Amino acid sequence: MPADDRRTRILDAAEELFAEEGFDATPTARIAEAAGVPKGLVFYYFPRKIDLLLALLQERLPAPTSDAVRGVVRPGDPARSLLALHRRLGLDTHDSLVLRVIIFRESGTHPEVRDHFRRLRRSLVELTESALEQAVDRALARTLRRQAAETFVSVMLDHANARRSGGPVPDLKGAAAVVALAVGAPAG
Amino acid sequence: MPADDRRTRILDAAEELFAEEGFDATPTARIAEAAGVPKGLVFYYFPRKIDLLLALLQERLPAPTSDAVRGVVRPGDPARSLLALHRRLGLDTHDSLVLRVIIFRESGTHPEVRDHFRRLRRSLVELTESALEQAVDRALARTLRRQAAETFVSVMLDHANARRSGGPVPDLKGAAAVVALAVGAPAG
Amino acid sequence: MPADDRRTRILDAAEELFAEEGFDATPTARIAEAAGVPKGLVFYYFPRKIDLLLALLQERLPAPTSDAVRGVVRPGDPARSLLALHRRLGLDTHDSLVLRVIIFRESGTHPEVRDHFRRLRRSLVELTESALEQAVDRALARTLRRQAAETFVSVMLDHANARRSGGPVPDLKGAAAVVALAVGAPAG
Amino acid sequence: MPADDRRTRILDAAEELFAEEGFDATPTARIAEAAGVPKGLVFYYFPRKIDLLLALLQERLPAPTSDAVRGVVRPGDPARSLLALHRRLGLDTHDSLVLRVIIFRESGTHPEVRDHFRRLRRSLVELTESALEQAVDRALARTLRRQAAETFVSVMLDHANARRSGGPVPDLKGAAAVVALAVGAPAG
DNA sequence: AATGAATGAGAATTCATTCAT
DNA sequence: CATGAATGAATTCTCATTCAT
Repeated sequence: MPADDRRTRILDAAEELFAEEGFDATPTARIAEAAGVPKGLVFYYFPRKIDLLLALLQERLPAPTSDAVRGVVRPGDPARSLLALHRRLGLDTHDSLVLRVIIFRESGTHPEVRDHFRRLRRSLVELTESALEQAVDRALARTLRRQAAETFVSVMLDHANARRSGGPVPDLKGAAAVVALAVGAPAG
Repeated sequence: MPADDRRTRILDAAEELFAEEGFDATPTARIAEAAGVPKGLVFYYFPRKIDLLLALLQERLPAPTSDAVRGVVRPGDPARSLLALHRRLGLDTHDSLVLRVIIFRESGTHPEVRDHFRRLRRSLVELTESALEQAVDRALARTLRRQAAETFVSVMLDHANARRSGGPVPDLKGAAAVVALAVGAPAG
Repeated sequence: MPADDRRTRILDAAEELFAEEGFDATPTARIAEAAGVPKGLVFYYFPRKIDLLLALLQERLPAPTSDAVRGVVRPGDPARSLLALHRRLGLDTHDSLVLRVIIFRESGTHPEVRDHFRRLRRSLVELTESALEQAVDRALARTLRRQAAETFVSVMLDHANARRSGGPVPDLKGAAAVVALAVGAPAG
Repeated sequence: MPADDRRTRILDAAEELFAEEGFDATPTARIAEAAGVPKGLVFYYFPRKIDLLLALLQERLPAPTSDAVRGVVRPGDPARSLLALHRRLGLDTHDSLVLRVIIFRESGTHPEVRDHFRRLRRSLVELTESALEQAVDRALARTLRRQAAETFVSVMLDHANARRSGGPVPDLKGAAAVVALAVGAPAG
């Protein structure tokens, strides 16, 4: 097995388990077991446990770029545009989801993670603002745009967090409709 | 020192530390230390560590009742009404805040906590719906009302979570304005 | 409730639990609970845990006296006589059984108990010898008498121990028959 | 030091201490100390304390096979045959002794141990029956054979238990003589 | 005389991390 | 490079025993 493969599988396992059980509650031994690699290898690649989490954030949580907005916006239909953005951001695909959940949960306890989380939130807001800007035909007050974007970002994060816990997830579509109405468009 | 006092102080310390560090990352020994009681006393009152968390939820997280809506609604001003509701719910006071944060974060890993969290979310949505209903003059479509309420609840929870981590908190006022606009009222 | 009654109930509970779970594995708190008395009362009557065991031995394990032989011997029928002695000794009634089991098991670890156990064994052998003496018509060699008695005592103790563990118990009747044959009588 | 050695030494220490003090009364820390290994190593090899006991039973308490009878029987001399069987079974050597004592004592509280104990008793009875069969010249009634065997097994177990406690041990020779007489042979 | 709250000395067990090979 | 045996600090939890009231 190529060395790179094994490193990847360790990260895969860590991502899964951290999202499932939490960082603190996941022993490195279980990560090795789930990855099918010897226990020593985990510490060979990631000398400290926290390095696993940091590697996940650095390698798998690229700050979304403005590219993300391109092609998702439907002028005149902010609701659909927001939902398309959400899809494009990968916030609803599994891989990305768990990562977001991780930083959502661990951001309170691990400083490095908190910084990542802040960066993520900020860029999410910017992207959402940008999407709204392009989707709404008429002029949109800067303040309202920001408020609408922040509102939708809160819902997206809440949505990501709720999904994993198995409970009922917030109605993302509904939130998109609400935000669309607020910025003066029909709910879609 | 009265016995009741010491039990209370243990719960106080647990609440603080769980919110600060997380449930798993908080040793019972530190709780005892923070409460100024011997280690054994923690287990005298709470035989298992999880019982501390459960006691916090049961004794300090009363499901908000419909009373909470009374007196906070300003007819014709849903934005202010939502903010007033938020204040009334104590979601911005310290004590309540940390509790909500605890269950927010731990709800993924501990089943009993997850149930509490679901109940809390459900009743928050109901209260918010009720507040909106009363605050909006004209007829409000059932679906929109629900969507608007869910959106605001997501923001409230995200807000509570963000506050503790020390970072910038989502703009609650802005979200209230957005929701108000969506239900056809001026942003306030 | 009379004080004496409560002390008795503590001993009852201890006897039961020690036999069931073993001395070390029985917390004093469970004894109090089983006896329906406050935890403090156990230590009021029995300052140390070991005092419970000692009290049981001193008060409820009277060394069997030679009276025990009287009336149980059937001249010419040693097998029946041995079984009758066993019954008379109360080794097959519950109360006495558990006590014997306790000292059987704990005699290895607690010196005071070991002495009790030795005394018990010795007097059992003497009584059995005496019973054999009277039950066998013809002269019985001193050595054989002692050997036969010791053999039967081993079986009685093994029997008491096996009974509690729920498994198949040794055939006491069979052992009586064997011993009877050895001392020259028909098996009965 | 080879890894195997250290595992073995842990088991040695456990065997000794369990027999000496009892399972419950022996802290794993003392086992580690007696074995001269760090505390963590005990749990590396035996994740739970009970695994130590189980490993002892599985690895060091082989069910005696019918081979044990071969060569020990002296036709026409059941008494000597029984004593030879006892020696052959290793019931009088130290290593085996303590193991038997352990399961004798702990069989009441630990289900897995109880099963081992039952199996041991059963095979002991079978072997003893077999030895008697071959040692007695004339025909031996099936019932008497079983009774005689069970009687001797009770004595063997009682003997093993008594030896450790330091007190006077039952007279094994005498029991062999008694059993031999019962099956119609001279006492030897 | 009686009690239940209190305590602290361990107990088993976990686990990140090290390191010889 | 890779690994699995090894380690010990930390953690949860137990419980005999004390003692103020």
